[in-house]
Amino acid sequence: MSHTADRPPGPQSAPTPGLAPQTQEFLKALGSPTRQRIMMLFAHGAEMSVGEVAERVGISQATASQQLTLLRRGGVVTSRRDGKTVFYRADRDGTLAALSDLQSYLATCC
Amino acid sequence: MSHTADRPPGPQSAPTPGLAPQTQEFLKALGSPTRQRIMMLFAHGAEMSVGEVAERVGISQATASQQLTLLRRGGVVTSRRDGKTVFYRADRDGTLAALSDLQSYLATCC
DNA sequence: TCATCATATTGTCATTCAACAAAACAACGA
DNA sequence: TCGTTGTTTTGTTGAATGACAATATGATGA
Repeated sequence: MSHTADRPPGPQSAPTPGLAPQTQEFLKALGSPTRQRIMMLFAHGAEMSVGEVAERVGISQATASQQLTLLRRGGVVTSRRDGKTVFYRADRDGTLAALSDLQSYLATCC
Repeated sequence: MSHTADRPPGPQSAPTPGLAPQTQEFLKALGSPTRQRIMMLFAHGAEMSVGEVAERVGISQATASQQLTLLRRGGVVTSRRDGKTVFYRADRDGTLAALSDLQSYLATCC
């Protein structure tokens, strides 16, 4: 039967009993090798400007700004402005929240 | 140009081991909404065939097979063959290992 | 105000990715 | 053996992503 065509355009909007949307963003943010490399720079609580991140990772300033925005959206880093410079650092609360959510999900399947 | 490069990794080669390659694969595997949805199916220790995953998520059987392969590569699920059918389920060890690695990294920056 | 520095945004292009259909592969039963 | 069933692999295509240069925005100091 070729009645397969009736695909509901709107997904049944699963109640998502699993991961919170914020956690999904977190995973997506860390799913990129470049962003993983950026994240490594913030170990030991280091605080860094956009330009410094760009230089250390070896990407353009514009790209660094973009990727840092994605990381911030995922709750991985926070930013602080001091004059013309914007400093980024690891977001302790956001990260731990995502980790916690991830763990609680894993508790239901492992 | 025989020189190592104009890429000084930093005078202080960070003793930070960073994330294990396996953990990076883990994050990449979970960085996709579709794969996140697939993973939700395996809550409560459920075991499912490729065809059943395809049907529940609403993707073709071939796509399901591909995505499940990526999830397995990331240590998120394991597979078991029973006759013609291949059953997938959450990989407890792989997942906990990645989680542990992630946590230990986060301990260095948060 | 203007000039300058640091960051953010815009526009564009090359690469990657997710999805499908079709074909190949694997395991069983008749 | 052959045919059937379930899974994997192989192209292929449209969409998303990552990167850059160029430009715009914001902040400070002369």
